[in-house]
Amino acid sequence: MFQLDVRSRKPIYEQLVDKIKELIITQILKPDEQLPSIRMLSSQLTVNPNTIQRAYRELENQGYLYSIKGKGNFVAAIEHMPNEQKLTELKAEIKKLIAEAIYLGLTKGDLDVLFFEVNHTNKGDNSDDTSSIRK
Amino acid sequence: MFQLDVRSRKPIYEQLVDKIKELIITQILKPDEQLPSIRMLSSQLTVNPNTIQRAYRELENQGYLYSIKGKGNFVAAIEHMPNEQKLTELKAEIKKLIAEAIYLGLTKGDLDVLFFEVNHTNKGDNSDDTSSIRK
Amino acid sequence: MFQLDVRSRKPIYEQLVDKIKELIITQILKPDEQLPSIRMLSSQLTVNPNTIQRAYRELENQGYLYSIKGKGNFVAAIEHMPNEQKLTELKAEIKKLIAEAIYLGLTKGDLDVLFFEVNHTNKGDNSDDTSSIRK
Amino acid sequence: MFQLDVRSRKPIYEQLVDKIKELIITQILKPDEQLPSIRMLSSQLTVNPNTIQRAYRELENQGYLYSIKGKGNFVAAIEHMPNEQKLTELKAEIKKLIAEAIYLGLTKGDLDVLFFEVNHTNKGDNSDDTSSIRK
DNA sequence: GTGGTCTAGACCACA
DNA sequence: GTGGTCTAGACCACG
Repeated sequence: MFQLDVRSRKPIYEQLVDKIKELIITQILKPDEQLPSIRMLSSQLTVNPNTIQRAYRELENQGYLYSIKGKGNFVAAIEHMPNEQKLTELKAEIKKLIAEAIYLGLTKGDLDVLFFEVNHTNKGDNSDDTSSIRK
Repeated sequence: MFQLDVRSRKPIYEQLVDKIKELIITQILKPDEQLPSIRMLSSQLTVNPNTIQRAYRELENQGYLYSIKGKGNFVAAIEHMPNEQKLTELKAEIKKLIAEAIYLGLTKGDLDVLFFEVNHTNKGDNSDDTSSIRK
Repeated sequence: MFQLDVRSRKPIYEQLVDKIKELIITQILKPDEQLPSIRMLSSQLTVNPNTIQRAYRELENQGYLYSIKGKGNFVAAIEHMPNEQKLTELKAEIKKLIAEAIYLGLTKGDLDVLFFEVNHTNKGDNSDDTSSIRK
Repeated sequence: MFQLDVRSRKPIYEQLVDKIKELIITQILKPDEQLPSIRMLSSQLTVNPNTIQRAYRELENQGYLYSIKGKGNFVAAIEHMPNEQKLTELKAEIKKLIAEAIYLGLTKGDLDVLFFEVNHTNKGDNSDDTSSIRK
């Protein structure tokens, strides 16, 4: 299900957070859908249960999941997310990265392409059209 | 010269890397210009010299600086940078962040504004055409 | 009858305890009144019977209910409650929370409003003088 | 320094969170003051370092602390706290508890006393007057 | 020295 | 069965 790089500088739990966040953002995981149990993922990925739990807890703190003792972890609806401040941070980060990319030679055309791809990969809130570029 | 936030989760050396990178990108620091010595920065910022050195080393690894033993650290020219791979990474990262921002409610209009700001900021400083720095 | 929030961190049995306690406190459930049977509540709320039982047991331990084998669960009269110690605990807890709220910026005015609301809500329902229920 | 009850239903890390929060609220711990290191507390309380860290991390998430790798954990200034939503929750909780206390026999006089104590224990932001009831 | 991550494995609470 | 807590102990990153 996931590809983890244990030798990476990025902690395993963070890699997990990113992967799962991506699945939620691209709506591959729908709101209220159940995630694999900690123990299942743990054995599938041969990663300690505590590490999986750490990732799930982090996603819960960020508002992407909710957890029910005895039942499992579930995808949170977007409404339950504290997104104002987060958005401001994200915009600043994006601007920084684009500035760096331009310095390294990103052309206006490249940016347009990138911009176009994003619009068509992630098409609003409730698309029947899941013709996404990502598999 | 710099504003460091000791409270931030981001390590100090990383904050330094980001700040210096920003000065280079916005061309406040020009190619082949000399950076302040480790000792000077260290005492100015009241930061451990090791930490400054760590930041300089990191920037050198990323191709933003080159160092000459006994003389100091200098801004690298863009031509000397390994930017193909870096650019690919950056584009992927930017796309990921924009996708996340859209999920959190960023509108098309917001994106246009952000896009405009980036173009405007970078054009103003150094060139009237960023579309052909490379290839 | 009840609204349970499955997404809450709070276990379902605890949510049940709180709701029922509230009904007793606001005297919507009167002393010696019978509560719905475990099976009924269970099927109405689509909650595991064990969970309902757990809540009833908890309320019995706290003195809010008494149960008669083969007949059901009933609201306990206030006289039968061990409230001295409980009151002391509650007062300590309330003081702690108010102190925290003040630290987070609660003003004296806010407190007065809150104070007023409590008095008003409780007076309206059952008595014109709450100052002498006990001792 | 702290009194922990390992047999309590309340997890150790939560007991720690509560104790430390209290020290911060009563301003016994001042902003930017350093907390005991994880390992020191760990050995003093004969509690596993991970458990202490869990408590510190929780306090950081709630905005009461900030942590610097390699340096330690520090008390956060109040300005850095997300207190709007928190305050609303606290007020609701306080009202609930007062209602319960009144049901159990809390008199108006008791409430006045309690109210008075709080005001004089926690006297605004910057008191020279530390004549607090709490030791 | 500090905090951060991860593992192996135990035991408890909830549904 | 699920998640939550805790321990013992190892190793890494930071300053």
